[in-house]
Amino acid sequence: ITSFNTMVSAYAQHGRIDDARRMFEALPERDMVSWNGMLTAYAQNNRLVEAAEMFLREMPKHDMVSGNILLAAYGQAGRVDDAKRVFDGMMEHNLVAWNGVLIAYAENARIEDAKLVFDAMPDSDIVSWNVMLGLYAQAGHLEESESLFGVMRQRNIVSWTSMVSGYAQNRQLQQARGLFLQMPQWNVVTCTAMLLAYARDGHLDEAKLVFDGMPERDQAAWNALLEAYAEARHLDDAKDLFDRMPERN
RNA sequence: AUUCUCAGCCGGCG
Repeated sequence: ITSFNTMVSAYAQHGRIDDARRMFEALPERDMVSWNGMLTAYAQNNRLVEAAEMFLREMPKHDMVSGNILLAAYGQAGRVDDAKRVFDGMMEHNLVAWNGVLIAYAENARIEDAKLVFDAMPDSDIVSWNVMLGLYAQAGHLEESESLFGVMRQRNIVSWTSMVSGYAQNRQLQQARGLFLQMPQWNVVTCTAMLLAYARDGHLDEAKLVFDGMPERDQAAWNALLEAYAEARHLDDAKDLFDRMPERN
């Protein structure tokens, strides 16, 4: 059964829902992992109707993971109120469920509601804090994110990157730079955020330096620099970069 | 890696 479940998720990850479903149908018996795996297959491939249908009508029972899957799916689709309804219908809530509603509000820029949830949560972890921090930063409430960042018990690379990215979005290049240089580690995501901060401010040379110093480069990193060149009409640089891209899209 | 939550670019869909 574990092998079947593995196959269901594997298909789902590649967007092959119908194959996932066939595998699911072929299961001699189904446990919660099978059901939740199939539910995830729908949820993560934007098949909300099927997901809801499965959750409400097909599943013999739900556990906390099932609710969390549907909740997150509604949140990502911008259907915050449906997400909240799922949350309210759950028998019990673990931290993932709480973070799930929090994220649903955050993704849809419902600052007040997010804050209410954040304050009401029985426990919070670094994910909860990062979500609030990121929400404030994206909304341009940098003072709020700075103060959260300042009082957090721990910070991870996501916390740092959210701040850098918030500064970048709000055109605070020097703040972004200062924080970037203080970071304990960098990864490709952090560097792309910083690259973009430079680029948005017209510092293409600095953006290029960040790019060259990156530990590894993924498609997003290449695209970011390419876009920056294109935007600034550095077409020769853009062309050179384009020709050096390992994979084009 | 059998199922759920957080950060970066572009595009698609609504």
